[in-house]
Amino acid sequence: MELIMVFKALSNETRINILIWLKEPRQHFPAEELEDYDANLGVCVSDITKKAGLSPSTTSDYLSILQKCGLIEATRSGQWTYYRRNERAIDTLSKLIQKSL
Amino acid sequence: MELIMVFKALSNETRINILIWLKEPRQHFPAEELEDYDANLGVCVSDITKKAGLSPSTTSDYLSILQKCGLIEATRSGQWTYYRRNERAIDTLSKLIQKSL
DNA sequence: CAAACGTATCGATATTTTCAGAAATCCAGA
DNA sequence: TCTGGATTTCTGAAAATATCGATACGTTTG
Repeated sequence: MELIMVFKALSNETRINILIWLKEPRQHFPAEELEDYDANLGVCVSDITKKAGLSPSTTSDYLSILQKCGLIEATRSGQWTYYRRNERAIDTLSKLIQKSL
Repeated sequence: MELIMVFKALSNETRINILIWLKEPRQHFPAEELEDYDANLGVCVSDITKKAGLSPSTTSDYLSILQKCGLIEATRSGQWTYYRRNERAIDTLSKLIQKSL
């Protein structure tokens, strides 16, 4: 886990929010707004894009940044890409900060 | 505590290192390298500058960034400025990450 | 197969960050 | 008070980041 990369990823309000939204998808993405959702796979890019109010390209970038540093995971299913939190990594991060910072 | 500001501050290797060095000053700044040290006040800028291998201006900038987001505190004594960790703030941060992230 | 759709990537530009050197400030000592 | 050392602030160039629109790619569907 590249601590610097993680901190850079978290240095942006929207990216932090994405992480928080994905913690409780049903809570942050009302059912009528959820174009597509799978409790196991996560939330698809277009729903996150709508919620974030950014362009699809920016949102996709952000998701990829969060994914590259391990905080979220992706599953492609047909034309959809679902993103979900990587709880294990987030926990590791939390412990790492607590221990070595 | 502005989480974004804190993450920005921590998005830099040297700044993270400064925080770690200040955790155990005696360990990271060998006595013969410590130009000036006070266990209560912390380590002075010139010692941190030497250790970081950066210019005094950059080091001063970095310290001020860490200070503005509350991670370290400063005490001016004569011509020296001593910096030390703000353990309370660091602990708050750690808990905040654990809880809300 | 062609059009439509979800997503990713690319290219461009505006903004921010990095880091140094110069200049300014502040304090101590001759 | 003059000189020098410690630190900060200012200025600026280079690098990195933010963010968009256009484009490309794979998938679904008519």
